[in-house]
Amino acid sequence: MAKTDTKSDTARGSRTPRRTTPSAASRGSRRAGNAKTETPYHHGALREALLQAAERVLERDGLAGLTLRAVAREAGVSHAAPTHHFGDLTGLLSELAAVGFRQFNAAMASACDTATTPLARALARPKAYVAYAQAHPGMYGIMFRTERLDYSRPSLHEAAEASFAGLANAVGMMRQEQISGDALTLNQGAAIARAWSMVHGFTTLLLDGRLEDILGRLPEGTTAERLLEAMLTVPVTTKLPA
Amino acid sequence: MAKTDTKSDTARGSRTPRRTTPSAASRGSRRAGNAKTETPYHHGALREALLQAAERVLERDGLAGLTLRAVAREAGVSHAAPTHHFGDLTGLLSELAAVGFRQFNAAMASACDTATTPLARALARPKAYVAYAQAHPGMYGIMFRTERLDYSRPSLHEAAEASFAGLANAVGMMRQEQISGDALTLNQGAAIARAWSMVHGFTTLLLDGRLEDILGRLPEGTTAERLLEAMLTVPVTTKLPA
DNA sequence: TATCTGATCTTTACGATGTAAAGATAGGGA
DNA sequence: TCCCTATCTTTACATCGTAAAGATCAGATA
Repeated sequence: MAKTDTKSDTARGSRTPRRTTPSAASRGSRRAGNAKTETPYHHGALREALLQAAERVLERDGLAGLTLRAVAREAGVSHAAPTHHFGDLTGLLSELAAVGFRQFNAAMASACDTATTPLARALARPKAYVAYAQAHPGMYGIMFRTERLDYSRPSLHEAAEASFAGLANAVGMMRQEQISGDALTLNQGAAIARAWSMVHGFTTLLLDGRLEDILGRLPEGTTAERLLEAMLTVPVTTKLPA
Repeated sequence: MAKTDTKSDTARGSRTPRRTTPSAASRGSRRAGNAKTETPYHHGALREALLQAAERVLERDGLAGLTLRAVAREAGVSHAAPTHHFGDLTGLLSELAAVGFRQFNAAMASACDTATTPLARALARPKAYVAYAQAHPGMYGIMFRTERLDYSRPSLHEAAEASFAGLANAVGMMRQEQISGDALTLNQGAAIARAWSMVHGFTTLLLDGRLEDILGRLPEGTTAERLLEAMLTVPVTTKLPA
């Protein structure tokens, strides 16, 4: 009696094979020679396995399904195992967001490299930004859903900082100025804030489905990417009325 | 024994007076003449009371503290009472978001009215937008945290739609065009998307503390409002490099 | 006027979640 | 060989959302 947890959290030996990456291999233990990989007590690389499991859960069940216990289930360990590696839910989400930022930065960097013409180079970054968010909406959601993130964690702080630096740098190149690290003029700050706000705002609204209304009223078959392009290239016409 | 809920949810008669708005007054019931307002079984205007309680909880404890049970506690009713009026948590959040959108729309409308010069009129709306979000970060968070909202609810759909219409209209006036309801050119769509993305993105980044970095590097004492203004007025200088 | 009905609110119950604390299990140095 | 410590599991508890059944009351009906 007194079974508090009804749903089998651990599922020891009843689920997916677990330990998809034995990797390190230095762990045959005394049970070497035993063909049935019987889920050893010590995982060996649980931390990474949990992060990968978390990413899988996020893509499969969305943000709402991303719980500590769900991740533990997906990795095939007990529900309290993640706590030891990440402290709490905030810890896990923060580390996962760091992973996301690194993927994100890599995607933008590679997009910039493949661009040839100046115009393409200017548009490559924003397009890659939105493309990443569309391809990984869950990840993007975590990265910019600050309320449950701990930016004092070095890995997250660092990865997010790199993302910002890349953006500021790109804006600087666009203006053919050197952006000095520590001081900004109002115009420089405004340019950076504009670029970031525009792309981030567009992405957020797009993922939240708030642009459907606009997209539906545009000429037949206009994609979000096309709208973004127009938004960034078409000159602003502000004839202030008398 | 078998007390599942330990924390006193109801707190009948041990908490704040409850029924801060007897309003309707047509409810003395047979117990009329009883001086001690002993929390009648039927509240009379629970729905509105719950929404106000929710707003209070949101401002006091933030988004994380806004739970069905917390709202019920704040209103001094049983934890299951809100369900009857809103169905589930999504229902309550959606109705609360609708309240927020109405406040939001009213704030923007009044800001536009008080502006005199054309430039001021052009900036009034974005400024009011950001100002509302800064004054009511919790509300803004709910309004644009789509994952837990049900836009099929008429009140929410309507209030949010009005917000969008106001924006589109403002952009149209800026371009001295009539925005026809059902069709948009690419340039018109781009202009609307740009305005909305810029203001929404700026607000989101500001509330998430992601602009602190920029603001700290700007000339001493530059406020977020000033940065917004610069972002919206300073011409875009994009000298594409060869 | 007495009764009935439906809306409103409370009680009780259940599964799920985050988190803390204590126990089990090895890997690696003494 | 033995023990220490990091790693993982068990157990426990408070809280949350939600469903279902019971209590209460206002107003319609007879």
